[in-house]
Amino acid sequence: MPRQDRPAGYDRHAYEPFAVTVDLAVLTVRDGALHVLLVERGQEPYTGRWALPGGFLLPRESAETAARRELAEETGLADVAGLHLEQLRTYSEPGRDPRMRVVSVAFTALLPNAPEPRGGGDAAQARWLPYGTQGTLAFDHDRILADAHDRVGAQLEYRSLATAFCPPEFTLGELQQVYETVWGTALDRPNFRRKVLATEGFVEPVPGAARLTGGRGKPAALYRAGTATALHPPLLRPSREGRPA
Amino acid sequence: MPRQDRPAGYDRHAYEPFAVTVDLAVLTVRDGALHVLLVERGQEPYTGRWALPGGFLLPRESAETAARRELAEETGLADVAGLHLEQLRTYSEPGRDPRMRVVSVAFTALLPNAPEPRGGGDAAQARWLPYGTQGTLAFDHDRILADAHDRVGAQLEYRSLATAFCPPEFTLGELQQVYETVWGTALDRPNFRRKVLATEGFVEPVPGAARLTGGRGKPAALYRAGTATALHPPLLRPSREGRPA
DNA sequence: TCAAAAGTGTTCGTCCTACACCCATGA
DNA sequence: TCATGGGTGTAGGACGAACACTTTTGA
Repeated sequence: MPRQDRPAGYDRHAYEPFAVTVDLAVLTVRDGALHVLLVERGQEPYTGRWALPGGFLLPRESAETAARRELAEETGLADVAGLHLEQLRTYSEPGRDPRMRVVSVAFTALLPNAPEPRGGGDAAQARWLPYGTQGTLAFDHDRILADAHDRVGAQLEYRSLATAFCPPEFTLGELQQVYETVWGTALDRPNFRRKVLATEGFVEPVPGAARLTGGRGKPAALYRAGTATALHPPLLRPSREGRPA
Repeated sequence: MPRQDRPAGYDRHAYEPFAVTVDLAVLTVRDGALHVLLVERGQEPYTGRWALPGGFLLPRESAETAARRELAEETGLADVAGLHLEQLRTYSEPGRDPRMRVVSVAFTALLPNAPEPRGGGDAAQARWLPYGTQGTLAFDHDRILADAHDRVGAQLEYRSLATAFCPPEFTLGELQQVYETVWGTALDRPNFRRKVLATEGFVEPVPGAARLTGGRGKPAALYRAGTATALHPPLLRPSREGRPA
Protein backbone atom coordinates (compact mmCIF):
# COMPACT_ATOMS: atom_id res chain seq x y z
CA MET A 1 0.00 0.00 0.00
CA PRO A 2 1.14 3.52 -0.58
CA ARG A 3 2.35 5.23 2.49
CA GLN A 4 0.40 8.40 2.32
CA ASP A 5 2.00 9.29 5.58
CA ARG A 6 5.10 10.49 3.83
CA PRO A 7 4.96 14.22 4.32
CA ALA A 8 7.84 15.24 2.16
CA GLY A 9 8.98 11.91 0.85
CA TYR A 10 5.81 11.03 -0.94
CA ASP A 11 6.59 12.36 -4.39
CA ARG A 12 10.11 11.23 -4.14
CA HIS A 13 9.01 7.63 -3.89
CA ALA A 14 5.67 7.31 -5.54
CA TYR A 15 6.22 7.74 -9.21
CA GLU A 16 9.30 5.78 -10.03
CA PRO A 17 8.70 4.43 -13.50
CA PHE A 18 7.93 0.77 -12.97
CA ALA A 19 6.62 -1.29 -15.82
CA VAL A 20 4.28 -4.04 -14.64
CA THR A 21 3.79 -7.19 -16.68
CA VAL A 22 2.30 -10.64 -16.37
CA ASP A 23 3.97 -13.90 -17.39
CA LEU A 24 2.13 -17.17 -17.82
CA ALA A 25 3.37 -20.69 -17.29
CA VAL A 26 0.67 -22.49 -19.26
CA LEU A 27 0.72 -26.25 -18.73
CA THR A 28 -1.20 -29.14 -20.17
CA VAL A 29 -0.94 -32.90 -20.32
CA ARG A 30 -0.88 -34.27 -23.82
CA ASP A 31 -0.07 -37.82 -24.86
CA GLY A 32 0.98 -38.61 -21.34
CA ALA A 33 3.60 -35.85 -21.25
CA LEU A 34 3.58 -32.44 -19.63
CA HIS A 35 3.70 -29.62 -22.18
CA VAL A 36 4.39 -25.90 -21.83
CA LEU A 37 2.98 -23.18 -24.03
CA LEU A 38 5.80 -20.96 -25.31
CA VAL A 39 6.10 -18.09 -27.73
CA GLU A 40 9.06 -17.23 -29.92
CA ARG A 41 10.41 -13.74 -29.49
CA GLY A 42 10.64 -11.61 -32.60
CA GLN A 43 12.41 -8.62 -31.08
CA GLU A 44 15.54 -7.76 -29.17
CA PRO A 45 16.58 -8.78 -26.67
CA TYR A 46 16.54 -12.55 -26.85
CA THR A 47 15.37 -12.55 -30.46
CA GLY A 48 14.38 -16.01 -31.60
CA ARG A 49 14.38 -17.37 -28.07
CA TRP A 50 11.43 -19.12 -26.52
CA ALA A 51 9.69 -17.24 -23.75
CA LEU A 52 6.61 -17.49 -21.60
CA PRO A 53 3.60 -15.67 -23.02
CA GLY A 54 2.78 -12.43 -21.25
CA GLY A 55 2.80 -8.69 -21.54
CA PHE A 56 2.09 -5.33 -20.00
CA LEU A 57 -0.80 -4.44 -17.77
CA LEU A 58 -3.20 -1.94 -19.23
CA PRO A 59 -4.08 1.07 -17.09
CA ARG A 60 -7.42 -0.20 -15.93
CA GLU A 61 -7.05 -3.94 -15.61
CA SER A 62 -5.90 -6.27 -12.86
CA ALA A 63 -3.07 -8.73 -13.31
CA GLU A 64 -5.59 -11.56 -13.62
CA THR A 65 -7.44 -9.77 -16.39
CA ALA A 66 -4.19 -8.96 -18.16
CA ALA A 67 -3.16 -12.60 -17.97
CA ARG A 68 -6.32 -13.77 -19.72
CA ARG A 69 -6.05 -11.06 -22.33
CA GLU A 70 -2.42 -11.76 -23.13
CA LEU A 71 -3.09 -15.47 -23.36
CA ALA A 72 -5.80 -14.79 -25.91
CA GLU A 73 -3.77 -12.25 -27.85
CA GLU A 74 -0.53 -14.14 -28.09
CA THR A 75 -1.74 -17.69 -28.44
CA GLY A 76 -5.33 -17.49 -29.58
CA LEU A 77 -6.47 -19.41 -26.52
CA ALA A 78 -9.49 -17.34 -25.58
CA ASP A 79 -12.27 -18.47 -23.28
CA VAL A 80 -10.85 -21.94 -23.00
CA ALA A 81 -13.30 -24.03 -21.02
CA GLY A 82 -11.83 -25.00 -17.69
CA LEU A 83 -8.85 -22.68 -17.76
CA HIS A 84 -7.42 -22.64 -14.28
CA LEU A 85 -5.48 -19.45 -13.64
CA GLU A 86 -3.64 -18.82 -10.40
CA GLN A 87 -0.98 -16.43 -9.21
CA LEU A 88 2.44 -17.99 -8.78
CA ARG A 89 4.54 -15.14 -7.41
CA THR A 90 5.96 -11.79 -8.43
CA TYR A 91 9.46 -11.35 -9.77
CA SER A 92 10.94 -7.96 -9.09
CA GLU A 93 14.72 -8.27 -9.04
CA PRO A 94 16.32 -5.23 -10.66
CA GLY A 95 18.14 -6.30 -13.78
CA ARG A 96 15.83 -9.14 -14.72
CA ASP A 97 15.10 -7.17 -17.86
CA PRO A 98 18.22 -5.70 -19.47
CA ARG A 99 16.52 -2.53 -20.62
CA MET A 100 14.41 -1.23 -17.81
CA ARG A 101 12.80 -1.85 -14.50
CA VAL A 102 10.09 -4.48 -14.93
CA VAL A 103 8.06 -6.10 -12.18
CA SER A 104 6.28 -9.19 -13.36
CA VAL A 105 3.35 -11.02 -11.79
CA ALA A 106 3.67 -14.65 -12.82
CA PHE A 107 0.74 -17.05 -13.16
CA THR A 108 0.28 -20.73 -13.62
CA ALA A 109 -2.44 -21.68 -16.07
CA LEU A 110 -3.67 -25.24 -16.43
CA LEU A 111 -5.58 -26.44 -19.46
CA PRO A 112 -7.24 -29.60 -20.68
CA ASN A 113 -7.18 -30.68 -24.30
CA ALA A 114 -4.19 -28.67 -25.43
CA PRO A 115 -5.80 -26.82 -28.30
CA GLU A 116 -3.25 -25.70 -30.88
CA PRO A 117 -2.14 -22.11 -30.27
CA ARG A 118 -2.48 -19.55 -33.00
CA GLY A 119 0.79 -17.73 -32.53
CA GLY A 120 -0.80 -14.37 -33.16
CA GLY A 121 -0.65 -11.04 -31.43
CA ASP A 122 2.82 -9.93 -30.53
CA ALA A 123 4.47 -13.33 -30.63
CA ALA A 124 6.26 -14.58 -33.72
CA GLN A 125 4.85 -18.03 -33.11
CA ALA A 126 3.36 -20.01 -30.27
CA ARG A 127 3.75 -23.74 -29.62
CA TRP A 128 3.32 -26.49 -27.09
CA LEU A 129 6.72 -27.93 -26.19
CA PRO A 130 7.21 -31.02 -24.03
CA TYR A 131 8.34 -29.86 -20.60
CA GLY A 132 12.10 -30.25 -20.34
CA THR A 133 12.82 -29.86 -24.05
CA GLN A 134 12.43 -26.10 -24.15
CA GLY A 135 16.11 -25.25 -23.71
CA THR A 136 17.04 -21.92 -22.19
CA LEU A 137 14.23 -19.40 -22.14
CA ALA A 138 14.45 -15.62 -22.37
CA PHE A 139 14.84 -13.41 -19.29
CA ASP A 140 14.35 -15.30 -16.01
CA HIS A 141 11.65 -17.47 -17.50
CA ASP A 142 13.55 -20.67 -16.78
CA ARG A 143 13.20 -19.95 -13.11
CA ILE A 144 9.56 -18.95 -13.37
CA LEU A 145 8.76 -22.13 -15.25
CA ALA A 146 10.62 -24.25 -12.72
CA ASP A 147 8.80 -22.53 -9.87
CA ALA A 148 5.49 -23.16 -11.61
CA HIS A 149 6.27 -26.85 -12.03
CA ASP A 150 7.25 -27.20 -8.39
CA ARG A 151 4.14 -25.43 -7.25
CA VAL A 152 1.79 -27.46 -9.41
CA GLY A 153 3.41 -30.70 -8.29
CA ALA A 154 3.03 -29.72 -4.66
CA GLN A 155 -0.53 -28.51 -5.05
CA LEU A 156 -1.71 -31.74 -6.62
CA GLU A 157 -1.30 -33.21 -3.16
CA TYR A 158 -3.76 -31.09 -1.30
CA ARG A 159 -5.83 -29.22 -3.87
CA SER A 160 -8.20 -30.49 -6.53
CA LEU A 161 -6.00 -29.01 -9.23
CA ALA A 162 -5.65 -32.15 -11.28
CA THR A 163 -9.13 -31.87 -12.73
CA ALA A 164 -8.07 -28.62 -14.40
CA PHE A 165 -5.89 -30.74 -16.69
CA CYS A 166 -8.86 -32.87 -17.66
CA PRO A 167 -11.80 -32.27 -20.01
CA PRO A 168 -15.22 -31.63 -18.43
CA GLU A 169 -15.86 -35.37 -18.31
CA PHE A 170 -12.96 -37.66 -17.67
CA THR A 171 -12.07 -41.15 -16.52
CA LEU A 172 -10.14 -41.94 -13.38
CA GLY A 173 -7.42 -43.32 -15.61
CA GLU A 174 -7.01 -39.92 -17.20
CA LEU A 175 -6.93 -38.25 -13.81
CA GLN A 176 -4.31 -40.70 -12.66
CA GLN A 177 -2.23 -39.96 -15.73
CA VAL A 178 -2.17 -36.30 -14.74
CA TYR A 179 -0.66 -37.20 -11.38
CA GLU A 180 1.81 -39.63 -12.89
CA THR A 181 2.87 -37.16 -15.54
CA VAL A 182 3.39 -34.17 -13.27
CA TRP A 183 5.01 -36.17 -10.48
CA GLY A 184 6.95 -38.47 -12.76
CA THR A 185 6.02 -41.52 -10.70
CA ALA A 186 3.76 -44.49 -11.26
CA LEU A 187 0.78 -44.93 -8.96
CA ASP A 188 -1.14 -48.04 -8.00
CA ARG A 189 -4.45 -47.88 -9.87
CA PRO A 190 -6.73 -49.59 -7.36
CA ASN A 191 -5.45 -47.46 -4.52
CA PHE A 192 -5.54 -44.26 -6.54
CA ARG A 193 -9.16 -44.90 -7.44
CA ARG A 194 -10.15 -45.52 -3.85
CA LYS A 195 -8.37 -42.44 -2.56
CA VAL A 196 -9.94 -40.19 -5.15
CA LEU A 197 -13.44 -41.53 -4.52
CA ALA A 198 -12.95 -41.29 -0.77
CA THR A 199 -12.03 -37.61 -0.98
CA GLU A 200 -15.28 -35.75 -0.66
CA GLY A 201 -15.99 -33.28 -3.43
CA PHE A 202 -13.00 -34.20 -5.59
CA VAL A 203 -14.95 -35.90 -8.39
CA GLU A 204 -18.57 -36.83 -8.93
CA PRO A 205 -19.79 -39.60 -11.20
CA VAL A 206 -21.65 -38.92 -14.42
CA PRO A 207 -24.51 -41.40 -14.13
CA GLY A 208 -24.50 -44.09 -16.75
CA ALA A 209 -21.75 -42.58 -18.85
CA ALA A 210 -18.74 -44.56 -19.97
CA ARG A 211 -16.03 -44.17 -22.55
CA LEU A 212 -13.58 -46.46 -24.23
CA THR A 213 -9.97 -45.42 -23.70
CA GLY A 214 -7.04 -46.63 -25.71
CA GLY A 215 -9.27 -48.56 -28.10
CA ARG A 216 -9.25 -51.69 -26.00
CA GLY A 217 -10.38 -52.80 -22.61
CA LYS A 218 -13.43 -52.19 -20.52
CA PRO A 219 -15.08 -48.80 -20.99
CA ALA A 220 -14.35 -46.49 -18.08
CA ALA A 221 -16.94 -44.65 -16.06
CA LEU A 222 -16.91 -40.89 -16.46
CA TYR A 223 -16.56 -38.29 -13.74
CA ARG A 224 -16.87 -34.54 -13.44
CA ALA A 225 -14.85 -32.21 -11.24
CA GLY A 226 -16.45 -31.87 -7.82
CA THR A 227 -17.01 -28.72 -5.85
CA ALA A 228 -14.15 -29.07 -3.39
CA THR A 229 -11.06 -26.98 -3.90
CA ALA A 230 -9.04 -28.50 -1.06
CA LEU A 231 -8.46 -32.24 -0.73
CA HIS A 232 -9.27 -33.89 2.56
CA PRO A 233 -7.49 -36.07 3.15
CA PRO A 234 -4.61 -35.03 0.89
CA LEU A 235 -3.37 -37.32 -1.84
CA LEU A 236 0.26 -37.49 -0.83
CA ARG A 237 2.86 -38.37 -3.38
CA PRO A 238 4.87 -41.51 -2.80
CA SER A 239 7.64 -40.95 -0.28
CA ARG A 240 11.05 -40.60 -1.69
CA GLU A 241 12.72 -41.13 1.59
CA GLY A 242 12.75 -38.39 4.08
CA ARG A 243 12.84 -35.43 1.74
CA PRO A 244 10.61 -34.22 -1.02
CA ALA A 245 11.11 -32.00 -4.01
CA MET B 1 8.00 -10.15 -18.90
CA PRO B 2 7.87 -7.25 -21.23
CA ARG B 3 6.77 -8.11 -24.68
CA GLN B 4 9.42 -6.29 -26.55
CA ASP B 5 7.88 -7.72 -29.66
CA ARG B 6 5.33 -4.97 -29.80
CA PRO B 7 6.32 -3.04 -32.90
CA ALA B 8 4.02 -0.09 -32.57
CA GLY B 9 2.32 -0.90 -29.33
CA TYR B 10 5.39 -0.86 -27.20
CA ASP B 11 5.37 2.71 -26.06
CA ARG B 12 1.67 2.70 -25.73
CA HIS B 13 1.83 -0.04 -23.14
CA ALA B 14 5.17 0.02 -21.48
CA TYR B 15 5.30 3.18 -19.50
CA GLU B 16 1.94 3.41 -17.87
CA PRO B 17 2.59 5.00 -14.51
CA PHE B 18 2.27 2.12 -12.08
CA ALA B 19 3.32 2.62 -8.52
CA VAL B 20 4.68 -0.57 -6.96
CA THR B 21 4.55 -1.10 -3.23
CA VAL B 22 5.00 -3.83 -0.67
CA ASP B 23 2.67 -4.62 2.21
CA LEU B 24 3.59 -6.78 5.16
CA ALA B 25 1.39 -8.99 7.28
CA VAL B 26 3.73 -9.35 10.25
CA LEU B 27 2.59 -12.00 12.69
CA THR B 28 3.82 -13.20 16.02
CA VAL B 29 2.58 -15.32 18.90
CA ARG B 30 2.57 -13.51 22.22
CA ASP B 31 0.94 -14.66 25.43
CA GLY B 32 -0.72 -17.50 23.59
CA ALA B 33 -2.47 -15.19 21.13
CA LEU B 34 -1.71 -14.34 17.54
CA HIS B 35 -0.74 -10.69 17.09
CA VAL B 36 -0.43 -8.51 14.00
CA LEU B 37 1.92 -5.59 13.58
CA LEU B 38 -0.03 -2.54 12.41
CA VAL B 39 0.76 1.12 11.83
CA GLU B 40 -1.55 4.05 12.24
CA ARG B 41 -1.97 6.23 9.20
CA GLY B 42 -1.22 9.91 9.64
CA GLN B 43 -2.35 11.08 6.22
CA GLU B 44 -5.34 11.00 3.91
CA PRO B 45 -6.90 8.79 2.90
CA TYR B 46 -7.84 6.59 5.84
CA THR B 47 -6.28 8.97 8.36
CA GLY B 48 -6.14 7.44 11.80
CA ARG B 49 -6.92 3.99 10.50
CA TRP B 50 -4.74 1.01 11.15
CA ALA B 51 -2.92 -0.38 8.13
CA LEU B 52 -0.31 -2.97 7.31
CA PRO B 53 3.24 -1.60 7.27
CA GLY B 54 4.66 -1.17 3.80
CA GLY B 55 5.69 1.35 1.21
CA PHE B 56 7.08 2.05 -2.22
CA LEU B 57 9.81 0.16 -3.98
CA LEU B 58 12.96 2.14 -4.57
CA PRO B 59 14.32 2.15 -8.11
CA ARG B 60 17.05 -0.40 -7.50
CA GLU B 61 15.63 -2.81 -4.99
CA SER B 62 13.58 -5.99 -5.21
CA ALA B 63 10.27 -6.39 -3.43
CA GLU B 64 11.96 -8.58 -0.81
CA THR B 65 14.54 -5.91 -0.10
CA ALA B 66 11.90 -3.22 0.06
CA ALA B 67 9.89 -5.32 2.51
CA ARG B 68 12.81 -5.57 4.92
CA ARG B 69 13.59 -1.90 4.58
CA GLU B 70 10.04 -0.76 5.18
CA LEU B 71 9.71 -3.03 8.17
CA ALA B 72 12.79 -1.44 9.67
CA GLU B 73 11.79 2.12 8.80
CA GLU B 74 8.20 2.01 9.97
CA THR B 75 8.46 -0.20 12.98
CA GLY B 76 12.09 -0.23 14.01
CA LEU B 77 12.27 -3.98 13.62
CA ALA B 78 15.60 -4.25 11.85
CA ASP B 79 17.65 -7.40 11.53
CA VAL B 80 15.35 -9.36 13.75
CA ALA B 81 16.86 -12.77 14.31
CA GLY B 82 14.77 -15.44 12.67
CA LEU B 83 12.58 -13.15 10.61
CA HIS B 84 10.79 -15.35 8.11
CA LEU B 85 9.72 -13.34 5.09
CA GLU B 86 7.73 -14.89 2.26
CA GLN B 87 5.70 -13.59 -0.63
CA LEU B 88 1.97 -13.94 -0.20
CA ARG B 89 0.55 -12.65 -3.49
CA THR B 90 0.23 -9.47 -5.48
CA TYR B 91 -2.84 -7.25 -5.36
CA SER B 92 -3.43 -5.31 -8.52
CA GLU B 93 -7.12 -4.50 -8.79
CA PRO B 94 -7.65 -1.03 -10.18
CA GLY B 95 -9.26 1.15 -7.57
CA ARG B 96 -7.71 -0.53 -4.56
CA ASP B 97 -6.09 2.83 -3.89
CA PRO B 98 -8.48 5.75 -4.31
CA ARG B 99 -5.86 8.13 -5.70
CA MET B 100 -3.83 6.25 -8.26
CA ARG B 101 -2.88 2.96 -9.73
CA VAL B 102 -0.95 0.94 -7.16
CA VAL B 103 0.21 -2.63 -7.52
CA SER B 104 1.23 -4.13 -4.22
CA VAL B 105 3.34 -7.19 -3.53
CA ALA B 106 2.19 -8.57 -0.18
CA PHE B 107 4.37 -10.57 2.18
CA THR B 108 3.88 -12.60 5.29
CA ALA B 109 6.52 -12.07 7.95
CA LEU B 110 6.78 -14.30 10.99
CA LEU B 111 8.65 -13.28 14.11
CA PRO B 112 9.52 -14.73 17.49
CA ASN B 113 9.60 -12.69 20.66
CA ALA B 114 7.43 -9.81 19.50
CA PRO B 115 9.85 -6.98 20.20
CA GLU B 116 8.03 -3.69 20.75
CA PRO B 117 7.88 -1.67 17.54
CA ARG B 118 9.27 1.82 17.47
CA GLY B 119 6.56 3.43 15.40
CA GLY B 120 9.07 5.59 13.56
CA GLY B 121 9.63 6.31 9.92
CA ASP B 122 6.52 7.26 8.05
CA ALA B 123 4.02 5.70 10.42
CA ALA B 124 2.32 7.73 13.13
CA GLN B 125 2.64 4.80 15.48
CA ALA B 126 3.20 1.08 15.25
CA ARG B 127 1.71 -1.56 17.55
CA TRP B 128 1.07 -5.24 18.00
CA LEU B 129 -2.67 -5.88 18.06
CA PRO B 130 -4.26 -9.24 18.87
CA TYR B 131 -5.44 -10.79 15.64
CA GLY B 132 -9.16 -10.20 15.30
CA THR B 133 -9.26 -7.00 17.34
CA GLN B 134 -7.88 -4.74 14.65
CA GLY B 135 -11.22 -3.57 13.26
CA THR B 136 -11.39 -2.43 9.67
CA LEU B 137 -8.04 -1.68 8.13
CA ALA B 138 -7.20 0.84 5.43
CA PHE B 139 -7.36 0.01 1.73
CA ASP B 140 -7.80 -3.73 1.03
CA HIS B 141 -5.62 -4.65 3.97
CA ASP B 142 -8.39 -6.64 5.63
CA ARG B 143 -8.31 -9.03 2.76
CA ILE B 144 -4.53 -9.19 2.63
CA LEU B 145 -4.39 -9.95 6.33
CA ALA B 146 -7.06 -12.63 6.01
CA ASP B 147 -5.20 -14.20 3.09
CA ALA B 148 -2.00 -14.18 5.12
CA HIS B 149 -3.68 -15.87 8.05
CA ASP B 150 -5.16 -18.55 5.80
CA ARG B 151 -1.86 -19.17 4.14
CA VAL B 152 0.11 -19.42 7.35
CA GLY B 153 -2.44 -21.79 8.84
CA ALA B 154 -2.28 -24.02 5.79
CA GLN B 155 1.49 -23.93 5.61
CA LEU B 156 1.93 -25.04 9.19
CA GLU B 157 0.71 -28.43 7.99
CA TYR B 158 3.41 -29.22 5.52
CA ARG B 159 6.21 -26.70 6.06
CA SER B 160 8.46 -26.11 9.02
CA LEU B 161 7.10 -22.59 9.41
CA ALA B 162 6.14 -22.86 13.05
CA THR B 163 9.73 -22.55 14.23
CA ALA B 164 9.81 -19.05 12.75
CA PHE B 165 7.43 -18.02 15.55
CA CYS B 166 9.82 -19.39 18.17
CA PRO B 167 13.06 -18.06 19.61
CA PRO B 168 16.30 -19.79 18.55
CA GLU B 169 15.89 -22.31 21.34
CA PHE B 170 12.41 -23.38 22.26
CA THR B 171 10.47 -26.10 24.02
CA LEU B 172 8.04 -28.43 22.32
CA GLY B 173 5.33 -26.87 24.45
CA GLU B 174 6.06 -23.50 22.88
CA LEU B 175 6.02 -25.00 19.42
CA GLN B 176 2.70 -26.65 20.16
CA GLN B 177 1.30 -23.35 21.35
CA VAL B 178 2.13 -21.86 17.95
CA TYR B 179 0.02 -24.51 16.24
CA GLU B 180 -2.80 -24.19 18.72
CA THR B 181 -2.81 -20.42 18.47
CA VAL B 182 -2.79 -20.17 14.70
CA TRP B 183 -5.23 -23.03 14.16
CA GLY B 184 -7.39 -22.18 17.12
CA THR B 185 -7.63 -25.81 18.20
CA ALA B 186 -6.20 -27.82 21.06
CA LEU B 187 -3.76 -30.61 20.26
CA ASP B 188 -2.89 -33.73 22.20
CA ARG B 189 0.51 -33.10 23.73
CA PRO B 190 1.94 -36.62 23.69
CA ASN B 191 0.96 -37.13 20.07
CA PHE B 192 2.18 -33.71 19.00
CA ARG B 193 5.55 -34.39 20.52
CA ARG B 194 5.89 -37.74 18.76
CA LYS B 195 4.88 -36.35 15.39
CA VAL B 196 7.31 -33.48 15.60
CA LEU B 197 10.19 -35.70 16.65
CA ALA B 198 9.32 -38.25 13.97
CA THR B 199 9.47 -35.62 11.23
CA GLU B 200 13.04 -35.61 10.07
CA GLY B 201 14.72 -32.22 10.10
CA PHE B 202 11.91 -30.36 11.82
CA VAL B 203 13.65 -29.81 15.15
CA GLU B 204 16.91 -30.96 16.68
CA PRO B 205 17.59 -31.26 20.39
CA VAL B 206 19.94 -28.92 22.23
CA PRO B 207 21.93 -31.41 24.27
CA GLY B 208 21.52 -31.09 27.99
CA ALA B 209 19.57 -27.85 27.87
CA ALA B 210 16.33 -27.35 29.72
CA ARG B 211 14.18 -24.44 30.73
CA LEU B 212 11.44 -23.86 33.22
CA THR B 213 8.24 -22.65 31.64
CA GLY B 214 5.39 -21.00 33.45
CA GLY B 215 7.27 -20.99 36.73
CA ARG B 216 6.10 -24.46 37.66
CA GLY B 217 6.42 -27.99 36.47
CA LYS B 218 9.25 -30.06 35.10
CA PRO B 219 11.82 -28.13 33.08
CA ALA B 220 11.37 -28.75 29.36
CA ALA B 221 14.10 -29.87 26.98
CA LEU B 222 15.15 -27.29 24.42
CA TYR B 223 15.19 -27.68 20.65
CA ARG B 224 16.48 -25.72 17.69
CA ALA B 225 14.90 -25.42 14.26
CA GLY B 226 16.11 -28.21 11.98
CA THR B 227 17.25 -27.93 8.40
CA ALA B 228 14.12 -29.21 6.68
CA THR B 229 11.79 -26.73 5.05
CA ALA B 230 9.09 -29.22 4.11
CA LEU B 231 7.47 -31.59 6.61
CA HIS B 232 7.34 -35.30 5.86
CA PRO B 233 5.00 -36.57 6.88
CA PRO B 234 2.84 -33.47 7.16
CA LEU B 235 1.37 -32.45 10.48
CA LEU B 236 -2.28 -32.33 9.49
CA ARG B 237 -4.68 -30.20 11.43
CA PRO B 238 -7.53 -31.92 13.23
CA SER B 239 -10.78 -32.76 11.52
CA ARG B 240 -12.61 -30.18 9.66
CA GLU B 241 -15.93 -31.86 9.60
CA GLY B 242 -16.39 -35.51 9.11
CA ARG B 243 -12.79 -36.51 9.39
CA PRO B 244 -11.47 -37.81 12.67
CA ALA B 245 -8.55 -35.94 14.06
C1' DT C 1 -9.22 -66.76 -27.02
C1' DC C 2 -5.99 -63.30 -25.96
C1' DA C 3 -4.46 -58.69 -24.57
C1' DA C 4 -5.61 -54.57 -22.47
C1' DA C 5 -7.81 -51.53 -19.55
C1' DA C 6 -11.36 -50.95 -15.71
C1' DG C 7 -12.74 -52.18 -11.43
C1' DT C 8 -13.11 -55.18 -6.73
C1' DG C 9 -11.30 -57.72 -2.75
C1' DT C 10 -8.13 -58.80 0.74
C1' DT C 11 -4.16 -58.92 3.53
C1' DC C 12 -1.07 -57.00 6.55
C1' DG C 13 1.60 -53.68 8.48
C1' DT C 14 1.96 -48.85 9.93
C1' DC C 15 0.41 -44.84 11.75
C1' DC C 16 -2.75 -42.18 14.67
C1' DT C 17 -5.87 -41.20 18.49
C1' DA C 18 -7.14 -41.40 22.92
C1' DC C 19 -6.06 -41.75 27.34
C1' DA C 20 -3.51 -43.65 31.42
C1' DC C 21 0.41 -42.97 33.81
C1' DC C 22 5.13 -41.34 35.60
C1' DC C 23 8.58 -37.38 36.42
C1' DA C 24 10.39 -33.00 38.10
C1' DT C 25 9.71 -28.68 39.90
C1' DG C 26 7.78 -24.43 42.82
C1' DA C 27 4.79 -23.18 46.33
C1' DT D 1 1.96 -32.78 49.33
C1' DC D 2 -0.40 -30.53 45.80
C1' DA D 3 -0.73 -28.26 41.42
C1' DT D 4 1.45 -27.75 37.15
C1' DG D 5 3.66 -28.68 33.06
C1' DG D 6 6.98 -32.21 30.72
C1' DG D 7 7.40 -36.71 29.07
C1' DT D 8 6.47 -42.12 28.19
C1' DG D 9 3.50 -46.19 27.31
C1' DT D 10 -0.02 -48.60 25.05
C1' DA D 11 -4.48 -50.63 23.13
C1' DG D 12 -7.46 -50.42 19.34
C1' DG D 13 -8.95 -48.63 15.21
C1' DA D 14 -8.24 -46.41 10.80
C1' DC D 15 -5.58 -46.02 6.88
C1' DG D 16 -2.68 -47.29 3.10
C1' DA D 17 0.56 -50.24 0.14
C1' DA D 18 0.83 -54.29 -2.32
C1' DC D 19 -1.09 -57.49 -5.13
C1' DA D 20 -4.44 -61.23 -6.52
C1' DC D 21 -8.51 -61.44 -8.87
C1' DT D 22 -12.76 -60.42 -11.84
C1' DT D 23 -15.05 -57.82 -15.69
C1' DT D 24 -15.63 -55.98 -20.26
C1' DT D 25 -14.17 -54.67 -24.38
C1' DG D 26 -11.52 -54.98 -29.42
C1' DA D 27 -8.91 -57.79 -32.27
